[in-house]
Formats: sequence, structure tokens, C-alpha cells
Amino acid sequence: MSSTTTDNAALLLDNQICFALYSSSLAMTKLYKPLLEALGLTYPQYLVMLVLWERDGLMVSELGERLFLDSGTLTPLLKRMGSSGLVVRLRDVKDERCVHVTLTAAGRKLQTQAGKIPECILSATQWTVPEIIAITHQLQTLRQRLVA
Amino acid sequence: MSSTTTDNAALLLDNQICFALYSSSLAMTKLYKPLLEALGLTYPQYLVMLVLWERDGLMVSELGERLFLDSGTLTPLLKRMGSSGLVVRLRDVKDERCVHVTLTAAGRKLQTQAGKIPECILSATQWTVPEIIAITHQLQTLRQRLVA
DNA sequence: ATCAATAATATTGCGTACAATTTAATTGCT
DNA sequence: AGCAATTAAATTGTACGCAATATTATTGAT
Repeated sequence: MSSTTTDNAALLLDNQICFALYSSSLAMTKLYKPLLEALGLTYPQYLVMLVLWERDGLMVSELGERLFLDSGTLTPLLKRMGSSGLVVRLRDVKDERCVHVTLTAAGRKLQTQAGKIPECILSATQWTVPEIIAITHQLQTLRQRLVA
Repeated sequence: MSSTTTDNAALLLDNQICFALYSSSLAMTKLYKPLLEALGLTYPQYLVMLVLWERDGLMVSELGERLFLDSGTLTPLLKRMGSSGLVVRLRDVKDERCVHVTLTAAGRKLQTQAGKIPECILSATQWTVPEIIAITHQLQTLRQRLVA
């Protein structure tokens, strides 16, 4: 007994949590795009700004741990953010291997303009805040298990 | 009243559903990587295979609708899959604008080897099948709302 | 039949992601 | 002090994503 398509429900695209994640993440990035263009940011650059608005002057490796990204991604990204005047990259005086990423006045100022973004996203999801919190926690749990 | 960090919980990285999505999706892709390398596939290429295993001979645009990707992404990706002998790309005889993507024997054969992958992923999530199904549906709902 | 409008891919250019390697600085062992 | 091991970034090379544009084929109105 066989079929021209598949007998294995486990391989159906719409049964894949990976694809649901992947496609909804890309859709989310597209939703942010016009909002972030107004601030001169790409989506991963926005994530860096979120981290730095919480705590400024982190090293590249600390940004990487927070965002789950490595220097291969961050170094060129941070250089572009430097070129656009949002951050400065400074070698640590005590340990020249380390680069601290610090917000400029312009970078700090962007936080105010970014304040409106979260509610735009929230409304697009059509979920309540408790619903968003619940699924966010589920995804954080998933991430934690996957990177372990 | 102000703080050196942020007063706005809405801009905290760990309160962002977008980041939970983004980082867990990247973590998922990394989990697939070694499993797919054994099949000679990248992760987006694997998604194309899932679609073609369900229904072979789709046009590039139909693959795009299914995967939420455009020709700018798919054309070079499908060329690479052609080079590695998994698919052939054929112009439609009735309408030369259309390109049908068809599995080779080698491409069809990979489905068997891929059969073990879903349970590897499932076990990494440490979730039950009903839990996976529930969150997958939530993510599909989210995607549907975001692309609307 | 002609030609403007439309449709399906393909191309270009930019910005990620990430494995693998390299470079430069620091640490720790003796 | 001297030097192997380690560490932090940076670099290299490959493969996406995607906006914008270009190319080629088809359709439709006259």
C-alpha cells in the first residue's frame, strides 16, 4: 500500500512547529519593517537597541549572549549602526580584546520614538496582553530547551 | 522622575513576543542543521522538499504562496537544489513564463530518510504531541493575522 | 493583428545568520 | 620572564530574505 503523495502526517508542512515558527517570525519582521524604517533601524538592529536601552556599554559578546547571535553577525551589524550614528564601539582600556558598544545621544533619543511600536504590534496580533505573555513564555521555554 | 535604564516595560527585550519568536526560530533552525546536513539540505530547502513531497511539480509561485517566500529567495535556492540533483526546473509548455519544480528520483528517495527527523525535533521540545499541536495552531493563527 | 497592461521569473543589491578560520590580547603554568 | 592555552573580535565564505527592478511571455481591448 502506498500513495503518490505522502502517508506520513509527521512530514506534512502544516504539522511542523518549525515552519509555524519560521513563517510567523518572518511575518513579524515584515510587520516591524515600516515602523523601524522610520527610525532608521533594521529588525536585528532594533533588538540591539532594546538591549542597550536596558543596559548601555555592553561588550559584543554580552550582546551576543543576550540575543543568541555571534560576532560574525554582530560585528558588521554594529559597524553599520556605528556608521549611522547610533552607537560607538570602543576598545576596553583594561582588556584590548573587548569592544564596548555604547549609545550615542541620537541612539538614546530613539527610545522615545520607539515607544509607540509595541502597541502597534500588539494590535496586529489581535491578542490580549495576558495571551501575548503566555505565548511569549512558551516560546522562551522552547528556546531554552532547544539551545540546551 | 527618570531612570538610567528604562521605565518602559513595553520595550524590555524579554517582553517582546517578536524576540521570543525570532530567537526560538533561529534555535530551531540550528537544531535541524546537523539532521539536514546528513540529507544534503539546508533548512529552507527542507521546507521546499516538504511541500514537494506533498505535491510534486508545483510552480515557483505556488511554492512561494505555500512557504510565504518570493522568487527573489526561491529562484537561487531552487537552482542550488537543481545543482545538487534533488529537483528539476522545467518551463511550462503552455505558458513559458511558468517554471514547474519537480522532484528527481533522488529527491523522492530523501523522504524516507527524512522520516526520522520529526521525532528528533519533538523530543528536543520536551512537549507532548497535543502541546505541540496547540502551539503550532497558535503560531499559524498569529501568522495569518500578521500577513493579513 | 497590434500594443498596452499584466503576469511569472529572474536579477541586483543590501543586510543578516552562521560555521570556520584568523588575529590580537590576556592568562596561567612553570 | 617565557610561552602554550585561552579568550574576544574580526574575517571569510555560503546561503538565505526581501525590496526594487528587469526580462520575457501572455492577455485583452480595440
